[in-house]
Amino acid sequence: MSSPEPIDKSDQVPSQLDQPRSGDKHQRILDAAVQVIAEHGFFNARVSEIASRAGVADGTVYLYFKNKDHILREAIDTAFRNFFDRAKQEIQTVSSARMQLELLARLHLETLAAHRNLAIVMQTEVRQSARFIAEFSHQHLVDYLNLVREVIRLGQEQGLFREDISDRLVAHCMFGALDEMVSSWVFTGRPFDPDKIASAVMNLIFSGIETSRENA
Amino acid sequence: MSSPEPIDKSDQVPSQLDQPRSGDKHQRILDAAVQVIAEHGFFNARVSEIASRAGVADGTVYLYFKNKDHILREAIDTAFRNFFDRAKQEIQTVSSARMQLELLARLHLETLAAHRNLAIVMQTEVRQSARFIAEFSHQHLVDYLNLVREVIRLGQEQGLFREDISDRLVAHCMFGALDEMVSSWVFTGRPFDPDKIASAVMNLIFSGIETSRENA
Amino acid sequence: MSSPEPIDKSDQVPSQLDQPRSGDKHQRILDAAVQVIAEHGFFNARVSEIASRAGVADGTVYLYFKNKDHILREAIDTAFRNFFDRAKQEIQTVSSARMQLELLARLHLETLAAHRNLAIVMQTEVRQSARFIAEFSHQHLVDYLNLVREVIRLGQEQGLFREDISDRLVAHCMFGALDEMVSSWVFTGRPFDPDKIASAVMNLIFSGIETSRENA
Amino acid sequence: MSSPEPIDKSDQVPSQLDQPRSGDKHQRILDAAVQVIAEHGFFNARVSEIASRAGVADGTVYLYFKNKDHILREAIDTAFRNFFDRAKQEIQTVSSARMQLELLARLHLETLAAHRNLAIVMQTEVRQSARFIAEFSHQHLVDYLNLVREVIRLGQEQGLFREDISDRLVAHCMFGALDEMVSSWVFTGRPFDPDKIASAVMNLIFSGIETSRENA
DNA sequence: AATGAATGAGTGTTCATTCAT
DNA sequence: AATGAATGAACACTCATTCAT
Repeated sequence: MSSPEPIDKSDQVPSQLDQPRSGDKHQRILDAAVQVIAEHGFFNARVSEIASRAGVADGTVYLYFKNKDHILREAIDTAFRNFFDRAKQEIQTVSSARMQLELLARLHLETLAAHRNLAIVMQTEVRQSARFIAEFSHQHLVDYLNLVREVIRLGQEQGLFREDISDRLVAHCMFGALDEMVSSWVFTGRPFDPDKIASAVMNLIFSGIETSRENA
Repeated sequence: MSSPEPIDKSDQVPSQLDQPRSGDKHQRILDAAVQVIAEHGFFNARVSEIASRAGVADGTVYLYFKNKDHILREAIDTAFRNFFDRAKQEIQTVSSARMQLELLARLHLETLAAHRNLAIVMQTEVRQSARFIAEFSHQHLVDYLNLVREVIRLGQEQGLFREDISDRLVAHCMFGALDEMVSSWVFTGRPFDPDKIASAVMNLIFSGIETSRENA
Repeated sequence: MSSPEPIDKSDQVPSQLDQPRSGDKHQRILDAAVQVIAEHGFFNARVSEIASRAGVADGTVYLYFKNKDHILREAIDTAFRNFFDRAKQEIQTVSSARMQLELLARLHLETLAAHRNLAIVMQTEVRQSARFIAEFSHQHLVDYLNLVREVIRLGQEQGLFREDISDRLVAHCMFGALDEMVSSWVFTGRPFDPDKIASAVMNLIFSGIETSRENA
Repeated sequence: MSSPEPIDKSDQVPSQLDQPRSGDKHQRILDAAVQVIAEHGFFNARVSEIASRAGVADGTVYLYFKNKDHILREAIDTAFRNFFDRAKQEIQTVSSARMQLELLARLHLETLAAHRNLAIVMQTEVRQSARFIAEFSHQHLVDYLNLVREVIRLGQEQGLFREDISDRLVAHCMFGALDEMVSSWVFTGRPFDPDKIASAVMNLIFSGIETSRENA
């Protein structure tokens, strides 16, 4: 059930296999940026610190990124795309909507658990400033939610899920619950078992907390 | 069921009745700050814009607040405390844990729905920068979650809620789901009926999405 | 020989007996100013601190003084005038130029020794900024030096002092030497016996340091 | 007897031959700072004016100096060290304590006479604010005075100087007298022949002003 | 006379970005 | 491509001074 491939524990933005640009400086800057932003927050992250931690000169950063904003944009973009591509692939491996949702939940938590700095950036900076990063990162979220909603509608078609609850609502609740579990981990630092927590959350989503349907 | 007292639609930090400090400049600055921060984000909010929007001179801001940080701190503090005090009061009015949870959910969404700028600030700036605001605002969140957990344990004692799910997990899921509904509203601007959405979310939390218990 | 009247150890600008303006707030502000300026330097002295230490409101300071500069000006003026008036009186009591010089030296050191804060202000702020205070306080210095020069010329007429040294030079050297003794005391805080030091300095001025005239 | 090397009349902090840091911006800023501080005083000197007079951008100042304070610190440090190193060297060239003192006096006045702005800064800002610059520049003064005291003690051993006067007292008087001559020049702008004045001052220090020893 | 809340001009410093090398 | 010295716009904050009370 757990991710079959070895997860690297480094806090790097998962590298793209597609464009191995210029000696990997591109990637080194991205990694350094996630690190520094996780530590200080975007506005308090200094480009010069990102550069020095990436082992390049300040000016070099601007050969690879238009400006500071775009570093963060690209870090988020890359991470999202990697996650999303993998998510779409993995859910093909199972047919039941229920198992697909469980798989998504586990992948969601595992991905962030494996990259704590990235998780920090996601939980803090992505929300930040409605008018800045959010606008564009919002699209990723919409894509993700749409994927979940499709699975939920599939479950409804399969007769597994109630028809009287909107797929949009369920998708938001599921995402919100998972997201909050990550936030809690990020802010408290308390040990975090992504698979177990994914199961627990999905158990709640599937069955609710009431002792019996009749009580409702 | 809906909030009995008139909700002012202005985007002010809910005023404190206790300390009507120095005329109302204090409150005017707080209101202006929430407005400006909601528009630009904390780091891009200019003190001079806050001042001018509050109708005071730049220097006057510093008669009421130690520095820019403390304006946001106090806005968040005040809002949280107001919400939390009211929440504790209101749940005393009903005895069933289920109704208490519904009440909390509704109050959560109503409060933020009534103050969109405040909601924006809460959804964006509060998460921001683990090292800055988050530290102190985190305590508010803990207080809120603890209140929810108490109600859940009450429900378990009342035999209403399953005993096999940790109250901590449920509290986080409930909070996360509600929080995500607010985020969604804040980022999309789509019309938002807090009472209806609170009901829908809690319906899911209570019963889950599966068609029958047996499927689980 | 030493000052017969009791010296108050308080660090006040010696009070003027002439114009007992408005309940003594004027004097209280002057005293507070000397205190605060001695502690922080003129530029780092805050008007509000002067006011509060004088026990008056900030605005009240401006009822008595045109602005911050003028507080210092007047403090220096008053101190200088008091010293100078007394100096002119006292030297009338002796006829020998030598004794008159000794008396001036002793009065110089005693006056500042009795008012350490005033001494600090004199040694630091008066020198400060050629274009600000110095211009006007320079006149006081000229008056003082002229008095000394008169005495020296008297001594030359009396046949006590060499004719081949300019009175101007001697006056500057004497003032410079005394001034440096005060500076040394002010900066090191080492115990300071004004009468003994005045004698020692004047002994040097009178006789030089060579073992015999022939060596010269 | 006069300074053998050409004295540049520019009001620059005497350049260090050791570390020609980064082009010459470092030195240009130092020179500009001495100029501007001499004109306006330290507190009224604007960093932006120093920068523009040095022909660099405001920010560039902070590449070479930690902050405004440190510009002045370094200017004073450099000037003092240059003077002091040269002083120690030059007095080795003569053996008599009397000639050594004369040499020190001449060097003292020549050095400042050659750099009027530096002299202004030394006479005004160095004294200033016991708590700021003074603390550290005081050490330079102590070093200088100790050098003088050693020479005086040498003179006493050589039988040239009276044993009944403390070397400390003489050193302070000599320094005070020279210092006052510089102050007088700086504040009045009257023409200034350093060698002649050094001689005159030392003549007084050596022989005193009395017509004969017997009068004492 | 006295107050002290309010003002707003003024500036040291930072840091994203550029560009000559 | 890479550098890193240089830039200069931008801004939080202070505090001398005013003035309505």
